[in-house]
Amino acid sequence: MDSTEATGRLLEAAEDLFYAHGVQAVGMDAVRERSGVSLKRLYQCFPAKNDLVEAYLLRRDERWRGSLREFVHARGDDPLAVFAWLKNWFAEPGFRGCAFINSFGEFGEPAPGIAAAIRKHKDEVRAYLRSLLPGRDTADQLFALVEGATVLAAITGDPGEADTAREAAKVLLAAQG
Amino acid sequence: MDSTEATGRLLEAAEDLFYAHGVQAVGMDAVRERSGVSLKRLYQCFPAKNDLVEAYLLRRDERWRGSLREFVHARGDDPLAVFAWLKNWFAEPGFRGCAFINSFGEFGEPAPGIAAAIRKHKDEVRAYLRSLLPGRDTADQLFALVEGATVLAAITGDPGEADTAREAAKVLLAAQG
DNA sequence: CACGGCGGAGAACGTGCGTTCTCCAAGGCT
DNA sequence: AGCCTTGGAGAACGCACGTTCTCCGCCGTG
Repeated sequence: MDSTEATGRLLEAAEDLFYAHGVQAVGMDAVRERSGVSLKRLYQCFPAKNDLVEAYLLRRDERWRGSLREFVHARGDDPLAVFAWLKNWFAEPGFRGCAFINSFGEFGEPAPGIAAAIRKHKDEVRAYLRSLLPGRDTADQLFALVEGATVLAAITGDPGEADTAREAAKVLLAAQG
Repeated sequence: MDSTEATGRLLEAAEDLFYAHGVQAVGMDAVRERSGVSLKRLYQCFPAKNDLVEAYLLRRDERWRGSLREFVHARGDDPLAVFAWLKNWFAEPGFRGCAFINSFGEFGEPAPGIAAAIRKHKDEVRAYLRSLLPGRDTADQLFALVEGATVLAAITGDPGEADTAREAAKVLLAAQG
């Protein structure tokens, strides 16, 4: 197993474990066990846990936004499709809310790289929503709905929060034109 | 110092520290130091850290909702006043987002009491918003906006997220009547 | 075959922290 | 005064975990 494959397996394991149980609750040994990569190589690829966490967040950002973009694009870039995607996500087994919001809660004073990854994700999502809509204000309003629905679905466990947000988005879009 | 005063001082210290730095980042020794209560009595009042965390959340829920209710009531129970209150909150020094959302992120699989306290808070806030509005659906939509604005203000540090949510709320209220 | 290094497995180390224990001073009661 | 209880200060314990170290088998090369 070469170093790039090890990195891939580590990121895979890290994403599964960190998202499911939280970053702090998962030890490096659990990542090693799940990935099948030795501890020595783990620390060659990621000199410290913070580096692994940062890479996990960056990778999850890419995949998460890629999945959303693809789904919405297949529906003619209809902004309302965002909420259909959300509902699917909320209903997935193992859904535990937004990894970035959760990480923000975990790290009171996060390492700079982690804080930057969290902000980057939210900035990119906001920019994506703006790209879907003519009006910047409406996009930002939908963004707040997306975040709110995600948080509430995570806490209550009810995927229906996506529908509530979708109805609100429909009204906002109609009002804006 | 009797036991009830000790409990009060402990809760005060716990709220300051837990909210500012996160629960996991604050040791029981820090709570002891800040409260001026001995470790022995601390463990008499709260047999384990989880009990203190749970009490902290329950107390914060009461105070937070009390502050919001009072502010909004003084403005004729206008639902839009909720967003004015939010903006003040976001602009407070030391604002770090919603304590309950942060705690949800910190505890992957929270102790039952902590999970219950988090859900209770969100349920109570939702019920409060419903009490302000004739339409249950509109109230739930505003709730999503409130949560989204809070999360985004915490991550970006921009209190202006409250204004974005307020504009959306205005549209939703006008559409509903 | 001897040898040198690469990599894996897992022990070991240091630290932080939740929780408990030890010791001692102060104060009320007889 | 003598004694017993209460409570405080802080040491001590146990454990978890991030990180590093040790040992050893495996491989290619002379």
